[in-house]
Amino acid sequence: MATGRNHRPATRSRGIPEATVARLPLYLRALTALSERSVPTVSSEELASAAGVNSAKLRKDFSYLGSYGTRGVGYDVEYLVYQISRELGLTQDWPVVIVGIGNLGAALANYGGFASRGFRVAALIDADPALSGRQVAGIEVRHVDELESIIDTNGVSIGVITTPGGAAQQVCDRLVAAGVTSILNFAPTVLSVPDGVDVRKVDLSIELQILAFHEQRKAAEALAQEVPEPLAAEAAPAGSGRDQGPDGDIPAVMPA
Amino acid sequence: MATGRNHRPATRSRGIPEATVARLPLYLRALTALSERSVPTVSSEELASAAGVNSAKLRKDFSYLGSYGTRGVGYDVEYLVYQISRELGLTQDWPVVIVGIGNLGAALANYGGFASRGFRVAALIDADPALSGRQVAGIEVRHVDELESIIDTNGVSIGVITTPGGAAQQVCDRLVAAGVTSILNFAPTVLSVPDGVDVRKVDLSIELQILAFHEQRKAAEALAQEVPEPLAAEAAPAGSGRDQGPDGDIPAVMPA
DNA sequence: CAATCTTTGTGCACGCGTTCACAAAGGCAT
DNA sequence: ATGCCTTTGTGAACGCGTGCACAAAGATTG
Repeated sequence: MATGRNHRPATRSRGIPEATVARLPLYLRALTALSERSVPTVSSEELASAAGVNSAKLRKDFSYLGSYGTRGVGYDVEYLVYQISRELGLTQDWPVVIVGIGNLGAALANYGGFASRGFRVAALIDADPALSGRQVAGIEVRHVDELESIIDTNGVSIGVITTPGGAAQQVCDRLVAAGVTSILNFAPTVLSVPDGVDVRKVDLSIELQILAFHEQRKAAEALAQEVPEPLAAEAAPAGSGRDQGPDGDIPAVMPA
Repeated sequence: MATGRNHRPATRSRGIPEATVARLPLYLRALTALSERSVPTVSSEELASAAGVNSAKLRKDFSYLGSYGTRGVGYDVEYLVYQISRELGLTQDWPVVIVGIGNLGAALANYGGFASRGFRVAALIDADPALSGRQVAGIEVRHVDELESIIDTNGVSIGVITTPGGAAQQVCDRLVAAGVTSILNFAPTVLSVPDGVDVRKVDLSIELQILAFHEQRKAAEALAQEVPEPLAAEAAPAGSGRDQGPDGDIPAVMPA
């Protein structure tokens, strides 16, 4: 089963590492803020701090784009904004469709950050006939039957899936068949797509679970701080009864 | 400036690599589906395919948790569900607050995946007095003035920020001061937090920009396929006029 | 013009994450 | 009990990403 190009083994797209690509939007945001304040130039140190990264990393990232800085001075803000925008493909118009106009779909439709960067919501699509014709964020909701024609007419290559998990793969298949080659998936499902199609996943539940893991670990550490661990971990306090793990959790039943 | 524990230099929390932790929720989801279908055991190959990862990777991931499989048979589904849940800290209750009840905040409040895994929305908080007292997803919206008391009363350690970018850092500071040590940030801002506080960022705009980058590259590749590149890249077709880059974009003004 | 100072661009080393490939382990049939 | 077959668990190699530290480059000052 091909899971598409998500998490590709770091294929350097035109020599630019994936990790760098992921940071470019961050730099762009910081630079845009500087641009609005009419700041002419910025040093790697300043910009890195604004973007929340290491300055050496930032310089290395920029070095993949070319030598756009001036030693002893820094980077020209306007010029860099343009170069990064161009590299990311934001100088052109990207029509996108949002499929699944529930709470989340509506939230995204209303999200201002969309339009500001070359992304245009070409259509909102939902399977519920009751929604068809309704306006959301000033855009009419169309029925999913029209999906293929909408994509074809508008030349859409990016699709956003905000349907329930059960419908996601089906919607995905239709999007891909209709010509979409990049998908942003908010549904809690592993999408299977043919080669050449990019999928990026945004999963609230997973993020929370990762936070919970670290939260639990922090709590355990804080506890260990109060009651310093007896050096011999294996030598349990005599007569403590049950053999319990370092988490203070009773061992579960073993598999049959 | 401390940007907290986000992107920590791979501090192996109790020996479990960060990359593995990020995949555990994926395995857990696949396993839960199997459990609901009453499947007793599963091989690493099957489970890996369901989770969309390599089977070797899955086995190595599980090896960090312990030897929970049976050679020649596979893994006991129920047992593994329990072990991963416990490892992720999902066997306990995690009260969370959502700050910023706009479209996105409301969408998250309505999201079912929350409650199913030990996460409980303790409160919805917004700065708009007009919203106070309103019900969203069956939960009353409280004014941001009450933030500290809500966190204290409910023992909240996880906060979700869905405010506009401008308010995010301020909200973050108050959350942290009140005792929150894990933050899920949906606002398009780089949050600055003290050491010991975890921040995870979900940024729609960034995801779209990354997709646009790859989309642009795919388009460029498709073009190169049609018109195979003349071997000497520097030797432009004579009389082609403007010196234009490989992206078909006119070069911008150089910095002064 | 020369000296100094600032800041970029990058060579290098190190560590994490991924993948291969296989030995060890357990079930199962005979 | 013995041998075969399946699947796990992991040692080892490799590649990407990160960060240090410094040389090169340009501005600036005297």
